[in-house]
Amino acid sequence: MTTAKRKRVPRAERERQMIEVAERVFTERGYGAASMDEIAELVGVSKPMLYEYFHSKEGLLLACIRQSRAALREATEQATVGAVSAEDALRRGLLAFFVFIRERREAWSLLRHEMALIGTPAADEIEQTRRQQTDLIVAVMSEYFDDELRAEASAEFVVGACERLAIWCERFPDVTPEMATDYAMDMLWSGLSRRAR
Amino acid sequence: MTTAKRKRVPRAERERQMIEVAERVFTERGYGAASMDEIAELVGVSKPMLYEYFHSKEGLLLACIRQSRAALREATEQATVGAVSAEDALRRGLLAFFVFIRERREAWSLLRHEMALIGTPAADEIEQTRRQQTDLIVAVMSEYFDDELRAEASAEFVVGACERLAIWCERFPDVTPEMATDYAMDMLWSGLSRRAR
DNA sequence: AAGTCCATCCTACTTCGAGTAGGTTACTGG
DNA sequence: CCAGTAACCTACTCGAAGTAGGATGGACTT
Repeated sequence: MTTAKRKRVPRAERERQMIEVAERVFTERGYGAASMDEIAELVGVSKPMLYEYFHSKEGLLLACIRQSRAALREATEQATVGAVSAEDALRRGLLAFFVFIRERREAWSLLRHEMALIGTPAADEIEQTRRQQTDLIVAVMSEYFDDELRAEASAEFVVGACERLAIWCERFPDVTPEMATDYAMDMLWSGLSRRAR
Repeated sequence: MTTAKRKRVPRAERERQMIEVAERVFTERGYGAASMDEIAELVGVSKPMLYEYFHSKEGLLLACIRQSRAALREATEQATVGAVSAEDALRRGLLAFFVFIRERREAWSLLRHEMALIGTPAADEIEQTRRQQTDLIVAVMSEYFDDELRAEASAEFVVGACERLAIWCERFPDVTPEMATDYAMDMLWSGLSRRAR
């Protein structure tokens, strides 16, 4: 698969291989059921190497999550570059998000696992990676809010809402990213007042 | 503590004791770091009893989660009984939710752990317990939506948004349940359009 | 009052996986 | 060709999930 014979490989590349395999295994088996032995074997390396490079199972998951978050952030940020207004930026960002979770299944599945680290030493790190996402939204939201605290709260609100909506979408393959964006944008922009009888 | 000497106790009550202790231990240590041995010891019983009654560690967590979800559902449902409109019901439900997570720390902390079961056989059960929450919201939302799918999506949207907002609130003890409700209700009801320049 | 039956409960394992100690070999630069 | 180091390994320990198989309190019968 990888290369024919077990050869020596520089650290940077091994790390990439390890993360790639780990991402797959964590996604397939779930964090708890995944074993470091299995990951090591699939990489074609012995277990202590994993510990050498990531010091713990949590550390390995964290590395995977970091990468996936970075990819997500990259995708959503790129999407907003040509936006003509805050509303437009929001819509584009949402669409990019829903496209991402549809196309990059493993990455998204991994991000859903981050809650498995609650209560562990890695929890702070996780919050840090989430910040990447909320900061992006805060930047857009501050267009609408003078109150700093309220802007932050609203950003969390949006992120949580969309994550949950994304999970819901997985049960309905017919719901396109465009539809999801529409649902979300309609709620965020117009609110419920417009629908009141 | 419980009663002086290790006496025989009927199953129903033992289960209650076990869940009570487990809730505390899972919350304090986190799911992964909690040990069945420790829980058994704190209950004052041997480990096989836990397995007799809950068959696995996951099963025990699931039982705890079910109970906490039931309490949350009860609290939010009760809150909406005297509502004069859907808008009012929504606001009351939100307030009850934010009060709940402030007052019943362990229960809420436990619910945050449910993601730890993603990818395990218990995942379906978990989705089931979430339904209790979303169904309640769907009932309120259907006031606003003709489209059934959209109503469900919006309910998920609301639940996700509020859960995330609740997690955020934990970092700011000064943010009262009333403020959180206001933040959420403002977004949900008025939307962002009202704030556009 | 003694015997039967079962729900409650226990001790003493097995198994499996996270994490580690300590050594070995390939490549790299002089 | 000889360091020296970066990549790598075998062979463990240790702790926690889960189990086998048996013991015992006590309720109910006769």
